[in-house]
Amino acid sequence: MTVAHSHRFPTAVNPINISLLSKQLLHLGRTNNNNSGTFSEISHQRELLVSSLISKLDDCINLNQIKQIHGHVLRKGLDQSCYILTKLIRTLTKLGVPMDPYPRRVIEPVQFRNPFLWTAVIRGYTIEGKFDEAIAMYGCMRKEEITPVSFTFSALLKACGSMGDLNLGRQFHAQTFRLRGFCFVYVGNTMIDMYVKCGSIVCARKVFDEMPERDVISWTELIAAYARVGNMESAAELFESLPTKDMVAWTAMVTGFAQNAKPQEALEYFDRMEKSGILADEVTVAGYISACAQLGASKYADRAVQIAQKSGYSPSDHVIIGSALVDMYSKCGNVEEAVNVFVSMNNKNVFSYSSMILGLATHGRAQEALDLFHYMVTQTAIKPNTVTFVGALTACSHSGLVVQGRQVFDSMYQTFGVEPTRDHYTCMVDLLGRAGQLQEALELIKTMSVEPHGGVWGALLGACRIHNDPYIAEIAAEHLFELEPDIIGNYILLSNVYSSAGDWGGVLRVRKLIKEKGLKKTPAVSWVVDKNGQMHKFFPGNLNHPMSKKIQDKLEELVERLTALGYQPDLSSVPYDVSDNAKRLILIQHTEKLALAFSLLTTNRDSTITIMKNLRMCQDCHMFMRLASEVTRRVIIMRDNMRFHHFRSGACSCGDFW
DNA sequence: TTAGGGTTAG
Repeated sequence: MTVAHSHRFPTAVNPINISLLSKQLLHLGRTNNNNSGTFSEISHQRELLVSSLISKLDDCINLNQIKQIHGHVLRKGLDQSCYILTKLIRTLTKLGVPMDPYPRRVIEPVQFRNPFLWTAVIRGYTIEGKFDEAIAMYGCMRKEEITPVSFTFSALLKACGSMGDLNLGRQFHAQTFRLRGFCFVYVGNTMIDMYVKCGSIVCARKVFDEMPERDVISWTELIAAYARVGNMESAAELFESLPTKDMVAWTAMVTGFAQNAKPQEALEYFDRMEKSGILADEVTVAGYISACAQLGASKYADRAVQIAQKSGYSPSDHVIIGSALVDMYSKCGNVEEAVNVFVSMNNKNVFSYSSMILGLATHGRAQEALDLFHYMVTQTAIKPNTVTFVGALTACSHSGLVVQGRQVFDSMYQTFGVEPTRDHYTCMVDLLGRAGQLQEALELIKTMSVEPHGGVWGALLGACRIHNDPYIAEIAAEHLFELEPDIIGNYILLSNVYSSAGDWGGVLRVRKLIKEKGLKKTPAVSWVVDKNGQMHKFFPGNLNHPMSKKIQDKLEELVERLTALGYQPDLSSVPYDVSDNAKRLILIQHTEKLALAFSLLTTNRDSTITIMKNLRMCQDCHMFMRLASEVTRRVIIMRDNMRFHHFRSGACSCGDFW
């Protein structure tokens, strides 16, 4: 093949462009016929002027500067040059100037508008979020019989994606193909993105499969789309077949696993990425930290901090890293460190505040959480979002602050325009329910404009268990069993309500129901991590631990010392119809007590004991931990499936309200 | 001109 036939040099020029070009040249000539220079000299001078103005536009940082240049353009008679006006409009878009009225008016006097000028306007409206206007501009452009370029379709497909308008997206897909095909990879990529945003991953995949040429962006878009819908198998399969994996593609996998509650896999992919010699950036590291937060153990937290430091991302300078660390430290039981990170952050956004508020809330520091919330909404320009309100309401519900909770709930929509979702109703039902206002909680559910989900009824049932109300419990359970028929915890809750009321017949009925459904009880487990990073798990009455004998002895000793302080086992915490003595034996084998005894035997006297548990702690264990913190003079941090309890000098951070 | 972003309750 000779050079003349190379695809980079088209053999024929589009006839429309030729006529456009000649008309523009004529126009330039007309505006300069008072000048003595030759036509080519004049156009050369003009070219120089245009290129100098274009580079000036690149440096513009505000609207006034652009308007000055525009004035210059008009004075010099360059107002018909699509080239410079396109650049002008793109600069306005870059600075976030709304298309109406100014940028839009710039193109009106232009006699022969080319596709690039139109596209700049379409793109401007798309980025501004005025999608209907963008589409309307395309209509005007077609009316002038201007043939769109690839870039035009890219802007239009982006608008369809943002609108989520699949039908319109399909139409533009067809038009793109008819007029341009997949002439550039980025057009195909925008098409994939459009289908993904419209919720049709199948169509996105079809585009991907049919593209004659793909790049790493095409792959990553699809991988991230699979991850977003929770299909990590397809994401991983696609990723493995990607020939050259770049940092963004790796990040899509790491964050994908983290978002889909597969933290261990997220860490594995991160390690693989490091081994393949690709450096992480702040987004990758934030994904890694999020995975560590889910694992909830300090050994992962330490590693996450090391990685962030090694990569050069300090929490004080990188909001994403800072916010992720605030969340991670809170979830790993170290709320003090979460506060330290938060305070050190130079830039904070709604993620940072929401994470901190939620962290304080789950650690029982309700007043601080509410103070921070109020500080945020009154002293900063940051707008609270739906998660922020979950945090503020959680703070109230975990501390019984009914009045404040109601205020926050009412202000949500009235003051901040945030519509309460089912999750916020869950918090409110939890708040009222825990405070003993079960009837009010039930009434609140009835006022909901959306259908309540399992969370709402679950909160009510949980409150019924605390306050022993079998009547409302049955109403809640009826709805709950319909919405979440396979979650064993719901049945156990109802069973516990019956057992607290001494209704053993009710207990038997629920047990039969569980058996019929073939559901398996989740075994309780508590765990601690020793100073070598080794995890030790404890199951109920599990005597297989190598230190089992010592643990039992330690517990016996502890019970003796606690009894001297007035400890009486809370037999109502055992939901079985057995003898009192049997109840005592069951209670002393609760997993968190085993974990406590183990920690007392294996840790330094001045270190904090952190215990994690997969289920809710019972009343007896709560009292036990409280008293144990007094006699042993140790700080015990205990995380159950809901929240953190900090036991210190015989008191708990939750104020016994939980 | 196109890709990855951290916080959610019972």
